[in-house]
Amino acid sequence: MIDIIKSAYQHPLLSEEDLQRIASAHRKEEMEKGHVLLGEGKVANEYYILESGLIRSFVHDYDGNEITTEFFVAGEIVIVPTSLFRRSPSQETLVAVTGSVLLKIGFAEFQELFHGIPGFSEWGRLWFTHQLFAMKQRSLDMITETATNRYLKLMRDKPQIIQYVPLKQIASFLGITDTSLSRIRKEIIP
Amino acid sequence: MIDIIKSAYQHPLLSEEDLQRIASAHRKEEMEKGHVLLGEGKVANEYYILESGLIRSFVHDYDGNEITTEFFVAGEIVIVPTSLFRRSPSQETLVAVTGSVLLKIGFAEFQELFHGIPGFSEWGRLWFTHQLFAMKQRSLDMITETATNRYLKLMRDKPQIIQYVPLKQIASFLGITDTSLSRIRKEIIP
DNA sequence: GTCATTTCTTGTCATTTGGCAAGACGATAT
DNA sequence: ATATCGTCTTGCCAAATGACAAGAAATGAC
Repeated sequence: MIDIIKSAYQHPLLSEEDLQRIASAHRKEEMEKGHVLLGEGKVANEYYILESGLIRSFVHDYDGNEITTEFFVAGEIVIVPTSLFRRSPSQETLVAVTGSVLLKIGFAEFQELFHGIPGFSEWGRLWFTHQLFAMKQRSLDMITETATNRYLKLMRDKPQIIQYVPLKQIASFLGITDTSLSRIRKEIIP
Repeated sequence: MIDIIKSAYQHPLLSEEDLQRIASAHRKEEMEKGHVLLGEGKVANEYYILESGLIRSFVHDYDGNEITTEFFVAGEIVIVPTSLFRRSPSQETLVAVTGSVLLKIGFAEFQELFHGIPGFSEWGRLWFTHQLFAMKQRSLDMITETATNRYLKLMRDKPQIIQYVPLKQIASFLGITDTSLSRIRKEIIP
């Protein structure tokens, strides 16, 4: 478990002791495919490090269709920041696409670490910075890249997804219909 | 100046003294239309609170076209987080659309406040949370909303922009061509 | 194994948007 | 006043994508 912790919380200011303390604030949790980690309208009280498996988050649009907002793969932080940090009801639902193993940490425990370990708050700020960058890049890609390229990028970055996730859910993440995605795949593969 | 500071750094944990200390870390700076606050490839060493005026950020796509990534209006934090916090060259350029007045704070001064004032680091985390939410919303809008609706939203949220910014720059922010935007405006206005 | 359900593909046609180019309009400099 | 430059609009046609529907394939329940 400590290995996963070390790879997730990488920062020069974090000592071995810091990491031990951080690790002991986490609890291992396993769940089967389909389990809902956070339901729409609930307030998040924890976040997770994904040790193995695949997690998906989605929202509903005005017509009630599911729009996939994120795929979380092993090593990533599984979190709905707005709900956790503003203590507000989540618009997003978190659900396990496959059986998964996660390390869970509660909000209170996180707070303690954030204010008690300078390296941890630095890590936190860098994590946010990275997330912001990734989200901005995603917006930019929606503008500058064709649907085909967005699909190719996703395949390159998170190939696991193609294996386990229905086309429709991938399509909504890419901003197209499953029909279009089907045609795009036809163009690409041969 | 203290008023702007107070409205920008709102958090229950921040006392009057804290705000005074924060305020004194800022310096007022005025600049004329067209001034570049941060050039592509430079490392940001500060961020700003926009007191009045309008700032735009943009990147270049693979063809060298400018893509507007953000419009900053009065009261907002003008910043390129990745460059400032990772001390890395900025992909984005910050430029004044109109003459502007800003409150500037350096990276070192920010660091001191961030680690010296608990309420300030809490404020920082909430700011990041809000930014993340806004960026995610933007991605979602690019997927779920029509170009027309995206334009209407922008008009509603930041009407100042329409007045000062060329159509082409607004169009690239919305992910369409200036031609399309021109047609959309034609549909809307009458 | 069989049935039912979901997922994926494919066809047809409509809509949106882009690429390109011409012309109108407006601001500014001389 | 004229010339010039950037901005905005508009027309024409092409490309990408969506909506809808039918059928094939895969998956899961019993």
